[in-house]
Amino acid sequence: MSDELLRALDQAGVRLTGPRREIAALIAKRNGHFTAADLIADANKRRLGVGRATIFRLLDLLAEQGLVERVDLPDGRHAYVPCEPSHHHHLVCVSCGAIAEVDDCGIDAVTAEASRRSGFTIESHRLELFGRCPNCRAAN
Amino acid sequence: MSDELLRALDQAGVRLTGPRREIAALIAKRNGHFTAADLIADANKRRLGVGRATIFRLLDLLAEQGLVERVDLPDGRHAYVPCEPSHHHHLVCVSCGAIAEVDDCGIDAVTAEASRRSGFTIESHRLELFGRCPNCRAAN
DNA sequence: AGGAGAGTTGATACTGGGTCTCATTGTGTG
DNA sequence: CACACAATGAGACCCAGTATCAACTCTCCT
Repeated sequence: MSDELLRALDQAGVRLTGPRREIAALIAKRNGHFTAADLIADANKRRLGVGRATIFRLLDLLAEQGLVERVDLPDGRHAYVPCEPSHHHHLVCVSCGAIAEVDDCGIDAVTAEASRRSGFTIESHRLELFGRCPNCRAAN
Repeated sequence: MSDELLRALDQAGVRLTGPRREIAALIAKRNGHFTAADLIADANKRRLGVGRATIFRLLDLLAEQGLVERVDLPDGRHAYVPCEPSHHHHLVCVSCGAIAEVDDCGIDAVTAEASRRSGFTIESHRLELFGRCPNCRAAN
């Protein structure tokens, strides 16, 4: 569960402190995307004494390590998604928040074509897909 | 210049007020992307008496009409890009902020493939490309 | 042209996400 | 085991964006 996050943090050379273990557990317990506010609410509910700043700091750390990724929801809010640290994209269910990871499937051809047409050198891209997961579709 | 924006607003049935004309002129004078804060700073500099709220309201209106689009910069900030009201994507120069528009060039194949693999129904997507424009590349 | 009334405006207060600071605490290393 | 330094939490703070509301102004109708 959260062991994976902690192991990765350990390897990155950061200290495995109590608050970090607790927050990692909260993240592991969630499925799908979550916002910083969600984590803060979780932490308050359980009366862990962790401060807001600590949560934001850990999210930054995890994002740096690629263990978590920021996504911009269609409504403009920011959310985080736990994920593997390789390059890929996310498919977000707009109904329940479930996440699927999609590795590169043809996107390179698109960026190459865009580069050819525009003359720009493309350094990075962001692709987010929004839709409905099979469960939500079945549930209408 | 700003005539185009104003004409489109007129057709959308909104009133062509003084503040709106002034803000439209500010937008037309910019090239590339800009943030709401940029416009507010411009307005202050010229001592136009327009309020922050009015600027945000006009940006909302323009976004509704598809005359402007919100993009999320790699650093997480929000910016706006003036553009044609058809579906397309943006290529943003990370150095000077220049914008190129790219219409669909194969992205549908990518979404279809992602849908097939994940079982999700895809309703919308967001693709943003970041790189360097020919000028900035030439200037090293 | 004139007036009525809905649409628009700006000042201001407010919200919510996120950052900064700093004194205190806890961790990993030697 | 002690020490140096990373990490913490409380709170102040900052910024983008929103809500409110009385005052104003554009447009339409006559």
